[in-house]
Amino acid sequence: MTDTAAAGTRTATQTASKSEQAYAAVKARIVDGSYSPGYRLVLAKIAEDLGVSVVPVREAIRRLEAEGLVKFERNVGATVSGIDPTEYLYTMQTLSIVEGAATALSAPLIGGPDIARARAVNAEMRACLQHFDPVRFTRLNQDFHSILFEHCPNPHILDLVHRGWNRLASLRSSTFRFVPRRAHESVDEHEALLRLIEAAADADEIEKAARLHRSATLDAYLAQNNAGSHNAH
Amino acid sequence: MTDTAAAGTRTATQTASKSEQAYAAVKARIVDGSYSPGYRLVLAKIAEDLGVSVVPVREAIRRLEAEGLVKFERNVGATVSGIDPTEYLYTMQTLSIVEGAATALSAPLIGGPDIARARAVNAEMRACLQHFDPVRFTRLNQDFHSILFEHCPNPHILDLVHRGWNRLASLRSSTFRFVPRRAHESVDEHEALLRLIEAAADADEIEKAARLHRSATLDAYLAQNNAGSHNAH
DNA sequence: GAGTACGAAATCGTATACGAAAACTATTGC
DNA sequence: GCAATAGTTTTCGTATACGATTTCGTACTC
Repeated sequence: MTDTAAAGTRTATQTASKSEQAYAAVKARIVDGSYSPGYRLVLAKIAEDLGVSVVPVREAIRRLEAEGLVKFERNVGATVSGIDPTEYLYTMQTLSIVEGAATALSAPLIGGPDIARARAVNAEMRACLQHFDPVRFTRLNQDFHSILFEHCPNPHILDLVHRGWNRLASLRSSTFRFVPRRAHESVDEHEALLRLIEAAADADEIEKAARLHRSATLDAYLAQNNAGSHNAH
Repeated sequence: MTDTAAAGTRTATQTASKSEQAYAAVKARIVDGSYSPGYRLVLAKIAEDLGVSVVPVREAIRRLEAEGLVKFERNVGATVSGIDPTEYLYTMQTLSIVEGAATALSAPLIGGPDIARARAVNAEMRACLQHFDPVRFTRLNQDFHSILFEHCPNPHILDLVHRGWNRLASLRSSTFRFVPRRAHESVDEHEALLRLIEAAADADEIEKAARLHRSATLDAYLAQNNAGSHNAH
């Protein structure tokens, strides 16, 4: 029902198979948090909700399983995956790696207009911090990074980044809490990142900066939730 | 990840669902090259071959699509993906990134016995070069890297590496050609990588070495096929 | 009162069937 | 000879149906 992404909705609806429809619908509900981690996905129920039969729903769920958004167990059913903090750690770590790479690959292709757009978004983010609007902040954050990725020439990496974002979104709805102090730093890091890109810095340098940006958020999360197992990097 | 635990292994094998069976079978055929890129996957035919109905086959193929091994088109059908050299480039580039990360994350956990095992494998690889055995060489190469990854604490990254290997295997069967000179260098790089790990080098250094190792193979491939579009890194 | 066994309900897994879309082929007109 | 079109065949997409498996509740025994 709640089509968050307005992209191509009209055309898509026309051509969308029921299986696509089910896939998109369930995915959207997971990402936006309607189905939170651990939620039991009953085929028949979803099928009825969507007005289709179970076969396409089942197919959709298996696809989501392959993307890591749901966990599937034989003869038992599917649940939305990723309840524990460990999952969050793994997802963030993976995302920091692919996102760093995507940003580095994309950087040489970013033009002046993109930079300007990114700056505008970042300015809005800063504004959000003042009137405390975490929801909008998160959305803008995604926009900001999307601008940095969108020129990435390697579609596979781009795909991995998007999957990471989706996983993150699904986890975030239940485990993530907004950390204003970290958010301030985040906005500053965005600015630094843009300067690096503008200066046509070394790809390694850009990658490292992008990766650290993400890792820092992970660290902030771990510190806040004082999770004991902080091994990596 | 893999259910290595003896508990339930027998039962699991016994109860493998048809969908699971179809998934494994088709995947295996793609990876081993029986179905080469571009091959048309007709649901009914595969279903008949496997002695099951089309529903589980369809499900399996959709899962493989989500993994990137097949390309699916509405009302047309599925084909094994990845025909062109560009695809090879993207796959290798992605793999170099996730594999580099996996190796770096795994390195601190690698012990003496692992190093010894890896050295033994590498020695065998060197031997393969003398009596020119590309097939065995490729297999050993996979074994070598597997030893480096197997301690990677982040299952998501490990999963991405495995997917990359699978994609690579499916592409390789049609596009890859064995390059002895590069193979010699590869074996030397393995040795250097082991020394870095033994010396407990900086994670960044290990990651960079592992990534370059993979990138060099990509470069050799591109040089050999003198593909014009050599943009990245 | 606790634990076990049995039965009912819920849910999954897949075969079959049929409608719909695309691909292929043959025919007709120019 | 070529192109466009109509008809045929192939193949996909999904609803329905039913057997298999798990789960949950209840009654029975110790």
